[in-house]
Formats: sequence, structure tokens, C-alpha cells
Amino acid sequence: MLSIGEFSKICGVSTKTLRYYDEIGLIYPDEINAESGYRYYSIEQLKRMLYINRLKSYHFSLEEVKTMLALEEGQSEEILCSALNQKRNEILEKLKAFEYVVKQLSQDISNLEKGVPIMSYLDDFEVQLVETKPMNILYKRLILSSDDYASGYGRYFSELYERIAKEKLTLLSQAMTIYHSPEFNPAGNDTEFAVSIAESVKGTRNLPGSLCAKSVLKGAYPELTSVYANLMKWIENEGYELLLPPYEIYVTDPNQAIAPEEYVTEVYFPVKKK
Amino acid sequence: MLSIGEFSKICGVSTKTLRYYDEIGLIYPDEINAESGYRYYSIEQLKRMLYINRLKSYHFSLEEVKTMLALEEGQSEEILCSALNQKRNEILEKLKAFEYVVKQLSQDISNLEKGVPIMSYLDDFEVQLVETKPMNILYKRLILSSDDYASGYGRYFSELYERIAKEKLTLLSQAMTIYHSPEFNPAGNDTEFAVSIAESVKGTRNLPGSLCAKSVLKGAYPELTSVYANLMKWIENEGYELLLPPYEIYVTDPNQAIAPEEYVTEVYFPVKKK
DNA sequence: GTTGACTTTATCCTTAGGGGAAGGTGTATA
DNA sequence: TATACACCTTCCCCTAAGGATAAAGTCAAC
Repeated sequence: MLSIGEFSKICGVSTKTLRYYDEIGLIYPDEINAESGYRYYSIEQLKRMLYINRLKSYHFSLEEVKTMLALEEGQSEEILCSALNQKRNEILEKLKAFEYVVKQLSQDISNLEKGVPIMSYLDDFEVQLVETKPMNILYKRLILSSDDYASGYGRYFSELYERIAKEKLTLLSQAMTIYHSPEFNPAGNDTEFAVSIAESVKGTRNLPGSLCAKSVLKGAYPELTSVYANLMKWIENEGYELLLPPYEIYVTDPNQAIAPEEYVTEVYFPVKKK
Repeated sequence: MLSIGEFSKICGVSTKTLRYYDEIGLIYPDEINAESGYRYYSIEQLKRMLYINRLKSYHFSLEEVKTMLALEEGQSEEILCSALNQKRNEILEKLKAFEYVVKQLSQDISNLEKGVPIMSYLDDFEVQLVETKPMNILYKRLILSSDDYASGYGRYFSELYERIAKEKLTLLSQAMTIYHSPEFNPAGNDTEFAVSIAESVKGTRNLPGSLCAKSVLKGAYPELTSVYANLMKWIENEGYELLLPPYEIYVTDPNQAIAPEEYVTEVYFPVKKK
């Protein structure tokens, strides 16, 4: 039997951690002295502890580790395998995200070395005042968290396009999104996916035409907040005020094979003179 | 002036977050109504908020963001630049770590698909019983956290080698590390870097020869804990007990250009029969 | 018998906010 | 003008995975 300190040293895990794992039921000591309360671990438990360490190194949460440990050996290799595969995909996603961050960072650094302030790109957006025509839009409106936006985009526009195809409707515009939420909420925002069509059928509504402040973004979607901020600034400076929820028109289709840096998106802020 | 909700929507930041940032002093509302306590943000603050968002996306902590915001514009671009560079290096490190995880995960998955249990590699380590000769070692002993181990390795062995070169001492062994800590502590472990030399000079000591259980690892250093666990199991099964702190001998030099998977490390557990 | 190393439980702290309650405000509408 | 309702305030508790520290009890060696 090994004391907690010995077990700790062999596994490369702190005693604190071992007590915590005992508490949350990941690995119990083989024996606890009834008088002193001292924890004693057996040699056989090393394997379990190393397995926990390995799963942890794969970025499973302790909760996930716990359920994976509960799987009987031998019978449920498939469940385990799919869990590992899923985690691998998650990590590959994170890898991609990190690569994007490195790219952005490198760009900012080279700008800074040239003496260009990091946020100066904000001043480069052009804003135009345009008059939009009313549109008849086929829409799908729901609460969607920003995390689910990418998958939601694909899914809900597919629904709309499918309906257009099935009912032989006449598509008149690119995809657009209208943002109804009065504030940003990470848990979910009131979002309307829409396309303009010719026919007035069920599930369509009128999107009124109006005076709009408009900017065009060429770049990845995370940049959109900058465009929003810039439009707001322009509106304020020019003495307008926001009249209706802002919306975006996706000129490029992100489902096509285009680099995110090449995406083109128009942003509209319906306004009126104050 | 914008209410907290409006400001929230434009920046893509929750009102909760804005109140939190107010609390920790990252960005204060431009104005707070004295009667109602309502926060009002100005258009000019959008830039600061977007800057915060950008730094956050680069994985700076809010504490770091705060100090970076405190830098006066214009004069301290260099500090900013070096902070960005450092963060970029950190992220590149994480990228490498993630790539390693993906490799490991993929290997486990393919093993599992072949029906090989994940932890079965534990049974493949061979353990030998050897008698070591006493050595005269030049050592450097200190408390070192496991995070700093990689850099410490380079640094402290360099010191030892430098001294050997300067004082024309006679090197007799590869680099080795002796682990004195009675338990694992993430904050720091009592670690002794050493090499065997011929001369008895100041800063040397005797490493007694003894009976040792020995395993050889071919693979990256994180695998070492598995070797430790396996050696302990063997010792217990064969009726031995640990006599002195375990140590490792680095047969390959990780400073040379060798893939981590090719590292060869000998692990010694000085033991005696119970 | 004593010392010193080891272990116990208990409580508070960390990051970056999220959730919800209880209550006060602002404004559009009947 | 009354009211409904959307919006805002502070306050308190919660997260994951332990780390830090304290006060007290235990083990083993000399």
C-alpha cells in the first residue's frame, strides 16, 4: 500500500488533486485507515490514475473522464472510440482557431512595426447612405447563440432554400440576417434568417424599405462587430438615429470554398434623421 | 450616448460583461446617471471596447489587457509589440502541444480499433534488476516546477557542463536527474541535476551504488510517469522496496535535433529486498 | 519520549463572467 | 394620467480544477 504522498510522486499528481478526485469520486483510495483517516492506495490503482492522466491530457473534463471510467472494459470500446474521435475533432477545431489567431497577431505585429496603430483599420470603413426598396422576405426567426451561429447559418438557410425549391418560389436576393435582440447575449440572440422572394406565401413578411447607412465588409465574420461600431459612430456623427434592427446581406456564400478573408458582407442600419 | 444594452449589442459583449469590466476598471461608462445609476457609454468608447475584444481574442487575460490599455498611445509601441510577440510565441507553443495531443489521440484511436486497450502499453515495459556502481557526481539541486523543467533542463546542465569545461574536469556519464521530493507538487519539486565526473571537487557528492530496478523508455518525457508506475508495480510484486530517490539518465540529448518519440531515457529505482 | 515529516479537514481564492431575484426606471400606449 | 412592459440596478450564488494556508492529528525514526 502506498501513502498519498508516494502515490502522488509516482503518478505525477499532487496530493491535493488526489484528495479532490477522492471527493468527486474519480478514484477512491483502496483503503482508508478508520482511526487516522489516512488514505492508502494500491499498486493496481496506478493504472487507473495513469488512465485519468491520459484522458486529462486529451482535454477531457473530469466529468467526461468519470463517465469514461464508468464504461465497462471490453464491451463498450465503440463508445470510447467515438468519444476519442469527437475530442480529436474538437482539438482540430481549436487548432484551426489558434492558427487564425496567430495569423491575425502576426498581421497586427507587422502593422505596428510599420507604425500603424492596431485599431486604425476602424477608420478605413466607408459608409454610404442608401435608400432600400421594400422586400418580401421568407424568414425563419429564432433565438440562436453566437456559438451556434455557424452551424445555424447552414441549417436554417438550407431550410429556406429547400422550401423555395419545393414550392417553386422565385428567389430575389442573397441570404440575409436581421438582428432583433436589443442587447448582446451569449446564451442566445433573437435572429432572423431571411431571403427575398417574389411570392407572398405563408412565412413571408414585408421588410420595409428605408433610408440606410451601409458598409461593406471584406473579411471574416468576427470583423463584423467593427463594422457595426463604425456604422454607429457614423450615424451619431451625422445626426441620424437607428430606426429598425440592423441586417446583413451575405454577398459571398460561406458554404462555397472561399477563404474567410474574402467573404463580402453588406451591413445595413435603417436610420432616420434626428 | 448609448444605454448599456445598445452598447452591448454593437460590441457583441453582454451587459453582464460590461458591468464586470466596469467593476474591474477595464472600461468605465462615460456617464452614470446619478439618480438612476444607469450606465451610458459614448460612441468614442466603442474603439476601446473593440480593442479589448481583439486583445481577448489573442488570449490575453483581462489583467494583461488592463495593463496594455494603460500604455499611452504613441510612446510605448515597443512594449505593446513585445507583448504581442510574446503572446504569439505562447500560442505557437500551444499549437505544438495540440498537435502532439492529436497525434497521441490518433494513435490511441487506431489501437482501439485494432482491439488493443489504451493502457495496455503499460504491460510492455521491461524491468531489469541491475547493480549500479557508486558515482562521483557534480550536482545542482533546487526546487523546480514541472512547467519549468524543460527550460531548467537546458539551463542547469549547461551550468554543469560549463564548469566541467572551465575547470577541465573529466566527464564520465550522461546527464541525469534525481528526484528527491517525497510527493509531487505542481508548484515545485526538489530536483537534482547531475553528471558523473572523475574529480572530487566542491559541488560533487557520492551517489552510492546499489541494487536498482531499471527500465528504459523510448519516447517523450510525459511517458515517464508510466515507467515510474510500472517500476513500482514490479518492485511491489517482486518483494522489493524503494531505498533511495529514483533517478533518470538521459541517453539521448534533447537539445540535439531528435524527435521526442526517439528520446531514450533510463530510469533507476534503488531498491532492496524486503 | 521527542522531533520532524507526513496527513487530515476546513476555509478561502483563482478566471471571466452567467443566472436569477428583488426592486427601481423610462417610455409608449390606452 | 395610469399602466404595462421593457430595460436597468445591485446582490448573491455558481462555475472547473484544484492551490494556499491554517490548525490539528499521526507515523516512524532516533
